Amino acid sequence: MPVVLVDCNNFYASCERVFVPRLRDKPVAVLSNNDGCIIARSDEVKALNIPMGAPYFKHRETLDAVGAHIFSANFELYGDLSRRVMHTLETFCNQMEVYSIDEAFLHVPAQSDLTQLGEAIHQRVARWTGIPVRVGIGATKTLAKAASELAKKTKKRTFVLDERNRTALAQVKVEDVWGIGRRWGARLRRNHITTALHLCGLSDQQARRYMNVIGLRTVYELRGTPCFPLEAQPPTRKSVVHSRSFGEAVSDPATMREVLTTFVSRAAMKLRRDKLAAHMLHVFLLTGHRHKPDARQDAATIHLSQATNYTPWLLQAANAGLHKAWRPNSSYTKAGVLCYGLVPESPTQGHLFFPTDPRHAALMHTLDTINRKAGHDAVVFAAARPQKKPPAWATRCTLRSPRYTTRWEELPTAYA
DNA sequence: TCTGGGGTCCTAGGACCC
DNA sequence: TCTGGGGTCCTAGGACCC
Repeated sequence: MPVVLVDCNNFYASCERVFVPRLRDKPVAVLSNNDGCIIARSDEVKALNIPMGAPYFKHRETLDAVGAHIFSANFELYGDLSRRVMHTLETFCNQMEVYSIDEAFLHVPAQSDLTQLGEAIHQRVARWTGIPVRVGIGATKTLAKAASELAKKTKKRTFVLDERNRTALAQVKVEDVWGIGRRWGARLRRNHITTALHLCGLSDQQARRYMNVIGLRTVYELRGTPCFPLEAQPPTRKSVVHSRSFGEAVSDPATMREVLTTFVSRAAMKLRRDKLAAHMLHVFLLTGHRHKPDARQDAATIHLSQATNYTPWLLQAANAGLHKAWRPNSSYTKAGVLCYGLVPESPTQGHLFFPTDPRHAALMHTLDTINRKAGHDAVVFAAARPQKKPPAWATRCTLRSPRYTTRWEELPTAYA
């Protein structure tokens, strides 16, 4: 059964274009949180040789010079459009794995004209959502990924990779193979393995020597032997993280407590959404900048006596963690909370000394319902209430477009 | 001056147990 | 002087993905 990979082109940039059609052939770039890095580029921006993940400040002049349209990340919009794309894709298959916000693997029945199928997918998604997609088809996930890469290279909307054109793998650079990153790519390159076709020809021993078992599985997949099954059910997650870089450094514990209250509230909401409870909460505080040598991490892990997703208990743990991790005279630029040791929220093992109160779950349910309808900050814990609004530590995102599809007050306006 | 956020898996080494 | 073998669990670090 062939594997079909559907990949949205320049997804975030394409989302911005859906509601501002005049940007269709203009350079568009989307920035990461805090407006730090460039995380999505339209073809026009790619043509300027601005790499993915490049710091914005280094390329600002180049972008300004061509009149590029720059956006702060608007994940609420991207998430909603992604959902619409995925619903459209469901109409083509019985089994689908939503692999990321902009990609899905589909299992389709064997059929004579796969190119035509790719074209049909492209057209329906474009018509129903306004998002352009690319389709790669192969015998395994890794081959479907390679096919998608070849589609990009040959400027086709669909690329079918099979026995007959297997040698096209010579056009795929080794570090562009799914599962081969920069490090392994460089290592393979030093040993004269520069394309996907070379990788295919490695012996198992060689593959194992240059990489690890995951690398070996990648080689098998390139040969046409499936090792990575389609995961229609998302596996239960093992951790939930909420972290942010600050717009302005935080150097007093009271403000950090306000920060962590917000972060824990978000993480707890994610836990409840997935019906999970955490046994452990890890608090981490970072000083300096990632790319500077003096960066330091202060952290603490709190073990909870009972797995929970009840925000007040997690807040208690976070405060204890803050107390342990905080080092005086520090100036923190980023912080986060990590919940792990996750178990299903019910049935939770009862605790002899802290019996659960059924009203807790009801309270959290009410809180989540309100915040889902009215926005994350509609109801917050008092400790999260900032002195100033927005607080100085808030993430910078001055260029964010309206959340057209998820907020009533931000609906697009049409003029006749 | 300014460099994101959220995940997974593998491996090696240390602690600990019998 | 001579000091085993097998197992588990945890952690940190490194690799990868989008």
